[in-house]
Amino acid sequence: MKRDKPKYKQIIDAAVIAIAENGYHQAQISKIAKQAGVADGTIYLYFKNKEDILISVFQEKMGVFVESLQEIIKNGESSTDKLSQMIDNHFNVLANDRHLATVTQLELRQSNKDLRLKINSILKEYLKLLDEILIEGMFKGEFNSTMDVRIARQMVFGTIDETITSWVMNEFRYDLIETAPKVRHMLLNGLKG
Amino acid sequence: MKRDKPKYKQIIDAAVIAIAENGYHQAQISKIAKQAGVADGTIYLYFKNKEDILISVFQEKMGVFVESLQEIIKNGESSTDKLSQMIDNHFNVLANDRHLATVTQLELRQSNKDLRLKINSILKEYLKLLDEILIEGMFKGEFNSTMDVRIARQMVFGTIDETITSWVMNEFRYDLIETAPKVRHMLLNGLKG
Amino acid sequence: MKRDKPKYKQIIDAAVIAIAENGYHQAQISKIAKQAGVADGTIYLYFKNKEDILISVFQEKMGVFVESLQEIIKNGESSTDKLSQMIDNHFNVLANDRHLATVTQLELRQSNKDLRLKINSILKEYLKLLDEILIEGMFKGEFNSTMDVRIARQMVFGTIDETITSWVMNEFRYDLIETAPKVRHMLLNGLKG
Amino acid sequence: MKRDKPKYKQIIDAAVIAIAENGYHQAQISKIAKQAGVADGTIYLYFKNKEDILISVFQEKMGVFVESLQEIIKNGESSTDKLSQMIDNHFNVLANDRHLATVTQLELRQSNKDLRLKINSILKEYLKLLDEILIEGMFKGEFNSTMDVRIARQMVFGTIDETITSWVMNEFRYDLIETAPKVRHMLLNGLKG
DNA sequence: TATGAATGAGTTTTCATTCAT
DNA sequence: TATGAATGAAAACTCATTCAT
Repeated sequence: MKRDKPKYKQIIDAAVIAIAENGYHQAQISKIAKQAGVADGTIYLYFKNKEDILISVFQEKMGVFVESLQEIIKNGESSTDKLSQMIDNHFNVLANDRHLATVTQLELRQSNKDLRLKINSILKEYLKLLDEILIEGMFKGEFNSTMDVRIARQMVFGTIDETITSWVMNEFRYDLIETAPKVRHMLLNGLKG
Repeated sequence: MKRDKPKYKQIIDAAVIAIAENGYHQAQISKIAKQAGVADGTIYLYFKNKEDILISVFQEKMGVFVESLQEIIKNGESSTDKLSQMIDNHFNVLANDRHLATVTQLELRQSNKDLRLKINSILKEYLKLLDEILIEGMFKGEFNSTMDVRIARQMVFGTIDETITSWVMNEFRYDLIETAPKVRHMLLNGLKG
Repeated sequence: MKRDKPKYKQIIDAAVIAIAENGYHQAQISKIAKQAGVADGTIYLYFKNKEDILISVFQEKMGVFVESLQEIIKNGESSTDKLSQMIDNHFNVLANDRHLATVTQLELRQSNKDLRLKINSILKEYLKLLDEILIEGMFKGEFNSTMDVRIARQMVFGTIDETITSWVMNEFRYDLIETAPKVRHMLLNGLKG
Repeated sequence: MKRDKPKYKQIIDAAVIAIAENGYHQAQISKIAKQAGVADGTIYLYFKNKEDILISVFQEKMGVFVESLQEIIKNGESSTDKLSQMIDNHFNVLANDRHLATVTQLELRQSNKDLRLKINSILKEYLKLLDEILIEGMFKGEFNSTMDVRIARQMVFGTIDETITSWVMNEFRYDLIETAPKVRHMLLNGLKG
């Protein structure tokens, strides 16, 4: 399996750095290869084309979020607790990897519609887990049982996304982690009403 | 003033259509010129370069939102009412112009970081008005007076943005306007808590 | 019409020279453009892509053969006379343009199967005229009236083609024109038998 | 001697199949190696480079023609008989190996001028035997004793070559063997005149 | 002998912008 | 003002060949 070989991850990580430092359109294959310490052609032994690298970046990194969230769902106490943990986790991961935050919040969005649709379908898995939490909470009476789940999900994800994007656009000038409890508090109010 | 001449608006509108129909990267100057019914070179009598067109598109169209919002602030009764009207207005305008919705929610985000930063600074005016409503509401006791305004703003804007983007990505398959009251309800709960 | 503009023919002629002097695979667009005295991009205002240039080269140049042959058919006396003139004309044109001879006999045959099929369909027009002469001659009793036209055509064309290709491969070391009467004589014998 | 080892012929045969099935430019070393059941690197233990494989393909396969022709010359009765047998043999071999026919008549001609010159020098041995037959025939009075041998040879070979190439280009749609007697008849007429 | 992972040179095409008319 | 022909820079990808094992 290609994705188990060391060079696979090596190239993925190089891509994140190259994109974060040079911008999406300036992250040429040659720059990614140089950053990874391999020849240009080597990239194509592990990835079909440039788009394949970008999708894989998203897939690999998103995988971390999905796995954490599955863990949280398994071990969390109440729905409220699970949602809180999810928010905290999302903030924590990106607060601790600014390269990755730049890539997911800013750079990867410059990709064309086609690539963005693929990225979105990867995102869906994460959002489905979020839906699970919301539905469970409605059922248990922790959240407003009459709310529209899709809109609730869009509020939760939209708020998290906008918060983090602003932080990146403001060049990490403030402490992202500190804002997490406030975001959590506000969202939970929205869901409970 | 260039922007009062008929061809200025003509080119702006042509750009929105060209981008919506062809996608950001396939909306070449020649296509915009053709759509506008002018020669390629003529574009450069009204705009410095391609980026200038895109910024102007955003500026002109955003202007409509800002003006409506100023009107709403002037005439709205309570802060709650103003916020509700703002949300409804935002949804209404884009629900009624799918070309514009496609361009602002999907296509223009493919622009490079530089352009997106400029677009963001245009957006600031709109967000400042939103902040006004929020602060007034906190002061009047309609919203939670201890909340962090920045985060509140990010929740309101992030939720609206995510909601509309999803609608565009789902190819307008459902009625956007119908979701407005639910979004409004949920956000107000978040702000009141 | 693009092919009436001076630059169209200018580029075609530049392509013949560039290919003859550098070889098919070494005749890059940049070399053709330089030879034509235009910018690389200008090529694409007149031709869809590189293959389009090569097809057009063949089409334009083959056109000369077809026109001459039509003239010969119109004015020639007997079928024997027409065939003789056709052979002489074919030899004369290429003997007087060694660049062209190199391109048609050697270089253009390096093109891929796809391009060669297109070239062949252009050639068909010429071969159809040759068939006309042969059929007329069979009818009039000048040629063997029981022969297989396809094979007769293949003999005539195959012999001419092989003769000229050998001359090119031998780097024009002997006088091609001098061989024409001998070729003519031998072919007519074959057809008469 | 390398060419006596089993893998040598194995690779040659694999090359013919790979080229016939994929086309000249799509027959990469890796495909030939795969077809031969060896690793890419192994190819280079038997051949200097890719060109060397192609030359060897032609050499080995042409060898069959040369040997048959030598046999024919040794055992044939008259010159006319020898020439007839040569034509029949040439048609028979290729009619019975369509892969080989595709490779020699179409694909190998896409090679660059350099390689084609080398291929031509291999062909010379075959053409020299053909010359022998022609000269003997002229001497014996079976063929026109005043004809130019080079042109006669070019007629014979050009006709055969064109006939077979057309058959391949027409995707083997008709029976090649059936045309042999007609070709033979027509050529002999040409030579006798 | 045999392997196959790694290398890196090389070219077509697009399109924003200019400028002579 | 308006035109549109001409410009030329810039980047992804392929594949023959090598060499450590």
